Amino acid sequence: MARKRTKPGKIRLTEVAKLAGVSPITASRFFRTPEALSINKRVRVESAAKELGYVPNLAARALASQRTEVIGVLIPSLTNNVFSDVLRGIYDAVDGSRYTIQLANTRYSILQEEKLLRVFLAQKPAGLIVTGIDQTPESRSLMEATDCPIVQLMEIGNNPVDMMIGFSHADACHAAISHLLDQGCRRIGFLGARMDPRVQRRFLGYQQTMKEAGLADPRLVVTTPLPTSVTLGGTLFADLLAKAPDTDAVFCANDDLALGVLFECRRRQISVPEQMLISGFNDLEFMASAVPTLTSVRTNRYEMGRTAATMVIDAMDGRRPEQRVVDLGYTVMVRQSTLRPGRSGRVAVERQSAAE
Amino acid sequence: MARKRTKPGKIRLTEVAKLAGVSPITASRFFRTPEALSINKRVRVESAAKELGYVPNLAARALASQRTEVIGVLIPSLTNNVFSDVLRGIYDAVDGSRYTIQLANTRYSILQEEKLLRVFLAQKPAGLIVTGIDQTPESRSLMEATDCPIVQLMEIGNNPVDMMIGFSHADACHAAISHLLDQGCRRIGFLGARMDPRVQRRFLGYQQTMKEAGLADPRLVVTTPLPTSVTLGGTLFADLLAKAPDTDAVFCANDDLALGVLFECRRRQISVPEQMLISGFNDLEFMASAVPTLTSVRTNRYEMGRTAATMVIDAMDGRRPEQRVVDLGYTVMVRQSTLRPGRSGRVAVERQSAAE
DNA sequence: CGACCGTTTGGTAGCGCTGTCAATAGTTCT
DNA sequence: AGAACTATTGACAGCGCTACCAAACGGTCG
Repeated sequence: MARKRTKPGKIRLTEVAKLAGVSPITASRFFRTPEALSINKRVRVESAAKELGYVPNLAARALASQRTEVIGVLIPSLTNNVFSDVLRGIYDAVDGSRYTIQLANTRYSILQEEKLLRVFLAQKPAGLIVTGIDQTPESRSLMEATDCPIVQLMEIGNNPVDMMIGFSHADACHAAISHLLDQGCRRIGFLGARMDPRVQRRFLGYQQTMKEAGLADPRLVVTTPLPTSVTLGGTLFADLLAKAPDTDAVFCANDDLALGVLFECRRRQISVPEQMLISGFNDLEFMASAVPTLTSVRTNRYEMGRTAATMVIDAMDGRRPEQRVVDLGYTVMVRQSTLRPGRSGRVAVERQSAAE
Repeated sequence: MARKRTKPGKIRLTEVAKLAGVSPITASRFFRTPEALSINKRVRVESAAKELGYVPNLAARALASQRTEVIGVLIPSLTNNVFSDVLRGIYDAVDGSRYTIQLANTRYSILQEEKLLRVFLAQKPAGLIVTGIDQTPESRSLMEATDCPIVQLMEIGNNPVDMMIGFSHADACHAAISHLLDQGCRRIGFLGARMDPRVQRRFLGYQQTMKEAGLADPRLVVTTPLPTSVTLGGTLFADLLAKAPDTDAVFCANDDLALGVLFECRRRQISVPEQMLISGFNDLEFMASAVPTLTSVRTNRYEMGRTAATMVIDAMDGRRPEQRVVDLGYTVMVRQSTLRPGRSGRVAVERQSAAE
């Protein structure tokens, strides 16, 4: 006796096909390769589907076709503004396409990342977006063994697993420090929190620039593995002043820290930029609004997410990009906080772009 | 002739069962209701699965069982800090469980929300988390017709679709305004951006409190449908001062606006709190770090997300909560920006909790 | 006019797993 | 000891869709 597992009211592809007067497989094709149908049938299936309010069963599709339409996204943090901008770009790009995002949070742990990667790959994602270039060797092998398109995000480097989009953190930081040097600063401090790979590369950019200028001094560097915050910016700055009271400028590895430094200066009656220059990194919205306005390095986060998702989707549809590594560049947004009064400051924006 | 669609190396449940010396269905049960197996078989299946590196095929499971292990989450914004905190709570709660998050962004549109809801429901999610209580009537019907657990987030009200967790925005705002009145303020401005339902309820709380005090004045209210930003806070504050130059305090519907007001005060040499009191809403991290420190209303966003996800998971596992509506309350964090010098300010935190 | 070829359509047989129900083994009770 | 249960296990038949192959169709060309 036939079991009744199927609810009678349920609309399956068969029902649509019946109403349209075609075979189920033809109806199926309408949803995947409509251009393969004659106009006649195409219209018939379309109206039948609409009339019945048909919605494809994704699980059945995935099972039958042995693939999903899911793009896995691995990011280190859900809270950090940087990633929420990237995410927004990704979701915007995917919106309207037939693909779906599966998001997971690595919490800045490459072991956690590897674990999540295994989970994702087991479900045969259509594509993958991962953050950074510092995966575990196992993660790397897993990704290389996979045939779905993969984009590495936030950085650039010379051996992408597949595709890559980002910018050089070291170069961006170099540009910011050079600007401070141009302003006549000699004792430029570095403040960094969390010290994830990207912050570390910014630090390398700082260190190299200072070394080249003959100004490197370990007392000028204050970092912590703690997650970033505005409050922490104030604390780190206090530490910096304790170690190097003659500091004349601070480069903060992100904008939260910079805001914290600004507040701490105010608390200590240190005038900015007269006595202390401040630069941040990322150019969050508030930097342009602070008093004084705060210099920062603008990165194209939304664009990065959007382009990454577009690259993945294009690759899945067989349109491989001409260049596998996309450098989105950065822009040093020079503002009041790093313009020494009396100096001939280039108030204009200093642009550093992909092509260099 | 049998077609070869299955790759030879692939590990299916059948392979695991064979190695363990049990039937496939028994192996299947191991992954769903291990307690139903005898210790003997449980161990055999477990080691067989591990040896083969078996990973269940979720699509097949979903198709066969007619349900998924996906929790759909609908939030209005990916950028807003408020939601990233909530999201983090949700992801943390789901982490380790067998459930998966499917996230979608309504962009503050209830029509978009309805559309996404249809997509989600068509895939038979195990549970649903939606933002707010202002769905379209169609959305409401769709949700009521569904039998999966649903949590409405960010607000409380008296007719939940299913479950609800949040706090009263009007009450929270009332508490903040009352505090300003206590400080002797009479011309308290209201600044609001985006004006989504939650901000509107905060506005109602403001309006009612002012009316009760006999201090309501439309000139004290400046709102805009534009998305919020620090810069916008400055702009709205400028508008407010133009309309009501005698304003002695500002309540900002969120903290970004409050920070913008602080900067604008600095720009205009208005001293805080001597000449102007400022209160924000949400209590983002930077509020406690600003100079002067800024008063705000703390809401338990992370907890909200975490508890919402836990409630959904518990309900799916058959553990319905004793109370369907959970009020997480709020706390007015009184700081320097709203303490009139010379006034006997209650510097301590004023707590308003669920039980009231 | 029939061979030939590209386009469109349909039939068949699963994809890998689980719901349902029946069967078997193991206990307890009268 | 046999009945009456309960705890385990297994057989079977799909879930709704699509890959693969074959057939039908329509037109071209020598």
